[in-house]
Amino acid sequence: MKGKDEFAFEQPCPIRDILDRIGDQWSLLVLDALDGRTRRFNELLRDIGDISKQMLSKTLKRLEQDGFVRRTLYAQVPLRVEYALTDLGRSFLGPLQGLVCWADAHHKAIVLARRRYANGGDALADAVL
Amino acid sequence: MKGKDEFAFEQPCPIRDILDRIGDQWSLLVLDALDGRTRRFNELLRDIGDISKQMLSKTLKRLEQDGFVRRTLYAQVPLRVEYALTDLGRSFLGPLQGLVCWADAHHKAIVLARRRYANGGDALADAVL
DNA sequence: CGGGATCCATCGTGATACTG
DNA sequence: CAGTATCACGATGGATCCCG
Repeated sequence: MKGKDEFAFEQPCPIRDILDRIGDQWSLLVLDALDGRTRRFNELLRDIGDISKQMLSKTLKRLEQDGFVRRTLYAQVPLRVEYALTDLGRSFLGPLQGLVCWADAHHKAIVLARRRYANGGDALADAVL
Repeated sequence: MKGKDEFAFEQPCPIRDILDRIGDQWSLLVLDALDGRTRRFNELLRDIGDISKQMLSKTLKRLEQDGFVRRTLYAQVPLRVEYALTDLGRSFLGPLQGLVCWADAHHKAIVLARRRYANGGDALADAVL
């Protein structure tokens, strides 16, 4: 009843799963960084820039668990690991793109709404009295 | 208020803004509950079920700030407040739908990937040596 | 190089009580 | 009815050290 759904039998809404993945700070950045090319751990670290090793590690592991990313280990010295999108991961980029487009198209409206609100948006919010 | 309640405008990439909204536990549920109809505070509370008053309040305020939801106050007794989607809010439901469809279509694949991973997906993950 | 383990600060969220 | 204030706790994420 707290936070996560405990109904282990049948997921009432699959969307919750997805939301958990895209909701976190980093999954989308990682997915994007892997779009079209294979990357190593430290490459991702540098590509994304402000992610910590721990979070990158956790995020990658979760994405791998869910089948979005494939991890390939080369047992050489020094160690070498490569990450790449799976078909599932790639297919996810599609609907995601819709969201990105929407964000681009309406970002100004949102910023405006915030400014209006900050300046006492009451002039708009009440009215009915 | 600890000074942390300031408005965080100016996100580098617009998608971040959106992600913050859909990332949290409740915004989408509220948006969905408001889809097509106007609702009062306590109605939303009951509709959604497992949300607390505090979180509903915060979520609504944030959605209002961002221009997704319009709050209308009727100064009668007892107090009466109605919430409704704005055009911006409604338009957001579109791209979201794409995500929901994807989730429905691929949820089984994800569950399968998790099970495989749990059973030692290593047999699949390494291979290259 | 690619992480895991640990410590710690902050945030999100629920519960409860209180206000108008 | 429609919130807000306060407290408490667990999850989240950064920093650092450590190991194969």
